[in-house]
Amino acid sequence: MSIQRVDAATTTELIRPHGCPVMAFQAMISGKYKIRILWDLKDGPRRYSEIRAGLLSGATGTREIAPRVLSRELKALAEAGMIARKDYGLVPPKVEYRLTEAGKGFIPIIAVIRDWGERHLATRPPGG
Amino acid sequence: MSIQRVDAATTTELIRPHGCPVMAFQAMISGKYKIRILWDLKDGPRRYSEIRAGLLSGATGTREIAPRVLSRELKALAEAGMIARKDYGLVPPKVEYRLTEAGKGFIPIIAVIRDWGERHLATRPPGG
DNA sequence: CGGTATCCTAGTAGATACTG
DNA sequence: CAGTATCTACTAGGATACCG
Repeated sequence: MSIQRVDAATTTELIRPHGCPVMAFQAMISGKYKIRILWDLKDGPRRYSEIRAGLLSGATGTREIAPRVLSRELKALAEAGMIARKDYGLVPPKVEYRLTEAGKGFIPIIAVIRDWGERHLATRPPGG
Repeated sequence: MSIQRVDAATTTELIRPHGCPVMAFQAMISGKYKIRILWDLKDGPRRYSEIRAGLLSGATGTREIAPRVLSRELKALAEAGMIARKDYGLVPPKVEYRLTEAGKGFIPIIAVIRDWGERHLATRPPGG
């Protein structure tokens, strides 16, 4: 059949229906930057490059984030209905991402998780 | 150097310190069954095989769960302080897992996530 | 600027066999 | 019973080059 390894990531990675809301949640946040993207957008719309810069500055490590990865996560979040993409149709391009109502409603959930995590999860300061 | 691919999963998979509580949370629940394991344990201690059976019956698909995977997730949850393992030292072996206080405190968080997910996430009934 | 196309590495889950 | 050992398939993430 010569299936040729089409870089599976690019083909499959978006479609994943889940019967359980908790599993759906887990799928929605799966990915290294999704929660941070949502959190960053809580203060208002941001452009692709601004999101990227924000992810670098608050960084987990201070590595580059591959454009491919950011692009994929933004698409998935849009697909999940958490964010909306607005293309201004300009050259050079200008595209903004902002939270949808569902996305805004998720922000308090992140806060709950953060508060609980601070209390119960062993976190180490970067370098500890 | 002949590094030989030592099955990285068996060596690395436990150690992962995170500075951010939300990232720590994400790491803690990462894995296909962790949340469901915690949820299953909310009603009391369970043995390895009982947990396994429970994961099969409520199943996402109705596949087998590899013992290797369950074992790894249980270890990770114990490492994260969410569950405790009790070995009765018998032959044939009897081992029970139960929620720690931190684990018990996580149950309401799951409920919050579930409620939010039901409202805002597109879930499809299995087969839809 | 906002991505896509390719290639690569490492980790995660499954199947199966086997052990104390 | 409660796992470990081994092998394989698939996927997420990173690096880099390039396009409209």
